[in-house]
Amino acid sequence: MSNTSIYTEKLRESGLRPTRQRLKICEVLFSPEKTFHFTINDLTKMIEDKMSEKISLATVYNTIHAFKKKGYLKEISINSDKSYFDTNVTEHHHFFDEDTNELIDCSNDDIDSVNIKKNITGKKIKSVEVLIKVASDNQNQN
Amino acid sequence: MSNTSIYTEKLRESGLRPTRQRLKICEVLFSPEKTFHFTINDLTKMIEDKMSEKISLATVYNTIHAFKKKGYLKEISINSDKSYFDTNVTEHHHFFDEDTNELIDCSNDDIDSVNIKKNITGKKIKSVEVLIKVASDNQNQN
DNA sequence: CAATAGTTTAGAATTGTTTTAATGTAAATG
DNA sequence: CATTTACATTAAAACAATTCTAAACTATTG
Ligand SMILES: [Mn+2]
Ligand SMILES: [Mn+2]
Ligand SMILES: [Zn+2]
Ligand SMILES: [Zn+2]
Repeated sequence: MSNTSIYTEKLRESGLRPTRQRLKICEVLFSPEKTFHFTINDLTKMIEDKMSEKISLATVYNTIHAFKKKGYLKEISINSDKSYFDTNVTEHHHFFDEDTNELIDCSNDDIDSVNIKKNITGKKIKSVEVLIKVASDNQNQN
Repeated sequence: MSNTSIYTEKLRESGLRPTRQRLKICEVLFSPEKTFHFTINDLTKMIEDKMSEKISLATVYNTIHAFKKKGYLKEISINSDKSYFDTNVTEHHHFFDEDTNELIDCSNDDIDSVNIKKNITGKKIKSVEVLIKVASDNQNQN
């Protein structure tokens, strides 16, 4: 059950020492078999509720940013209210459920690969991601 | 040059009376031949600089939200710092230039239409939009 | 002309995020 | 091991975008 050495390695790679608080963050982020999406608030709640570890917001932000910079996390922008992060760091597409505000990975089998015919001159394509907004059938979509 | 009746109509359709301030907003948004992308800050500056009309931020926000709700404007989320709005309300794709932070419409000729093979059960697809992040060739992309 | 409904505004409040500065802890040095 | 130095945690302050409030203003209606 203890992946501590893996977490320690990830922290070191991100330029951070493996402290108690940071290892708790790693446990929440990297121990589930499935990848998931979260907000900073979600994550802080998980650490304080499930792990009964008091943690400062500043520490959460610092650690998440270091992981993002290193590529262990991705940031997804859906709306301007708050930032969503993704433990699935591969290039992939998303469904966004407007009823529940839920972000769901779109398997590569569910979508044909996107073909860009013309790019901006002098620029290199860094990523191509599709966002599919969905809602229940009978719903006004403002 | 005066499209005032068109603006008045748009405002009425959005549930707003055509006041001086709101007509200035319309002039900036809907008189250019080309559609464009803007932030609330951009828009406020344009109104105060180019139109020499003092306007309250609250009025700008209110009016923009009413237009968005009615479908006369679209909101585009690129990052969580601030909201971008788009006077092009058709479903379309974007290039985002990470060097300049510029948002550029992707013509439908430049991209093959995206084919979703499997959708979330019980949900209807409201929009499918592609975001292509680009940057100059020699550039670190954290 | 009232009375009423809607509008503008400055500023306050709120929210998500970042920064600060003090205190705490671990690693390195000798 | 004692000391020094580097890094970490934290609460609270600062900040920036956005929303809300409440008072003054304007237009519309009866
Ligand atoms: Mn929003
Ligand atoms: Mn913000
Ligand atoms: Zn994802
Ligand atoms: Zn656009």
